[in-house]
Amino acid sequence: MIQKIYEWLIDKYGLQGWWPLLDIKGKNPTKTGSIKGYHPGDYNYPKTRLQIWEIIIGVLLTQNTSWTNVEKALLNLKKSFFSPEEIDKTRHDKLANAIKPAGYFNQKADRLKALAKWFINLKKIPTREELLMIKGIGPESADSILLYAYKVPSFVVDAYTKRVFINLGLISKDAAYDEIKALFEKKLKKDYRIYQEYHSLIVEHAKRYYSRKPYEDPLKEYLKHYNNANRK
DNA sequence: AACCAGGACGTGA
DNA sequence: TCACGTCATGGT
Repeated sequence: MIQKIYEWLIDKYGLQGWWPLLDIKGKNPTKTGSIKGYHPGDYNYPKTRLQIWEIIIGVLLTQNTSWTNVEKALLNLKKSFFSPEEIDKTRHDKLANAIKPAGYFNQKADRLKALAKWFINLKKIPTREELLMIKGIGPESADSILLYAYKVPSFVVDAYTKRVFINLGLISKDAAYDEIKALFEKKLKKDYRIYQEYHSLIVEHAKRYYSRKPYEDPLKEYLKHYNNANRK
């Protein structure tokens, strides 16, 4: 079922090319109505240490925040101070001011500076446990960093994932983060490209059908047919 | 004009 | 453990 839904989403929306980056050469033909920076079909990103860093701070900034607001913050940072070394040296109030559009700017400024120090001293690919020890990095952020910054196949569960799959009747309302994550990882081939696409496809789908109640999801109809066809 | 956005943390029960 | 308040801007 999880696999069938993935195929349905790919058919409907195509490759998503996450994580978006500020400077991507070339165009993005399939992505609709959004900023540049997606790279559908190209799984070689991030290519530099600075792009890895960009994904990590994007993950932090996008917590409970729309991506368009995050992009404004990222562009502000790009203009003044961006690298971990620069952010480490920047005063709290200047940093907070730059990321203001992304909301929670005082909290996020503190956490950004902590992240910068951590990243500067980082010698290897971090483990999930190491990421979770950082203040401001919870389960979803840790998984996003692993999956998109380091290509580690760690499935990302966000609020949309939960909302969609509860609505489809595939998980219970009180399912915990790690349960849901385990379900997807059990059903899917352990491939970071599939995990990347699936998570971003869920976001794309949920933005269309789950931003306002009642949730009227075309996938429900698809699943109904699918179940009927496979009943004995 | 509420409500939500690609969450996480601290608190109290 | 777990529900609840807090953090904050910007779009619908």
